[in-house]
Amino acid sequence: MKIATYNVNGINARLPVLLRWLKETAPDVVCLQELKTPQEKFPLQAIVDAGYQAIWHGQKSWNGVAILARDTQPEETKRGLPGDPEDEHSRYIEAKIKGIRVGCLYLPNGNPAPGPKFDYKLNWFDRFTAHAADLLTANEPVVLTGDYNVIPTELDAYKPERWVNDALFRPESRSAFEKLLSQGWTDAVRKLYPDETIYTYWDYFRNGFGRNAGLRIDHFLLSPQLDKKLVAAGVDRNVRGWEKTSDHAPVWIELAD
DNA sequence: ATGGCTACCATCGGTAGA
Repeated sequence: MKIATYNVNGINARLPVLLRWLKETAPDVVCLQELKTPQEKFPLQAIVDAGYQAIWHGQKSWNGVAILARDTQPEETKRGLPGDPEDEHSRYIEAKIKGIRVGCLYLPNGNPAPGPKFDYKLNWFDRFTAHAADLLTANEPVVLTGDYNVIPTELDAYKPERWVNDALFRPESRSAFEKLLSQGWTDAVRKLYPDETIYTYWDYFRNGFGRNAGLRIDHFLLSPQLDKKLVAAGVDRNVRGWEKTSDHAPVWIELAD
């Protein structure tokens, strides 16, 4: 089973790119972030025509997450992150697909830091970590994937010294990620490629992609049951070079059946 | 320290992204 995550940065602006990528790589499950569309403007027909069924949580202008599954309906288990009824952001959706629990997340950016947006990020991270712990106690195969907006280590940024005061790389963000991992999750891409420079995002500014000035911020966290089944992982870098493309590239893993 | 680019919403600039 191939599972992918892709921060599309506007699903309607990006539809040709998304459909081309789906056709060329045919993942079984796709988690999307930054739909940037209200619920009713999700391009469902185009997704269905591409062979996928979908659940999504939209929001006007910002955020928005979706889970697509090829030839099967994702069975929704959660919409919105538990722990704060006041939180209106569409940043988490979860489904069961062929026996696997799939959580799709768009963790807040948090800049500028310090400040209220950074506080929101850390609070959201705490709530997410609590939910992740709950998922682990069920002893099920679980994957938590999406845009974590965290640069885990210096290996994951083209010039780490430039990012020390940024919400993506501040010690609070990195230690929150480490604390999450320490529950027993595996960072799938890093496990298979412990020493390689791997990026999933490149700035639109200053020809970031051309200079390979990137970050690794889109991650796959696997529960122990799935860690054992991990056989491959990668980034579809070429998609970042297409016309009218997102600033993120799709990331994927492959699990043994 | 700033700005560079792209999207959305609603104009022709503001907000957000990372």
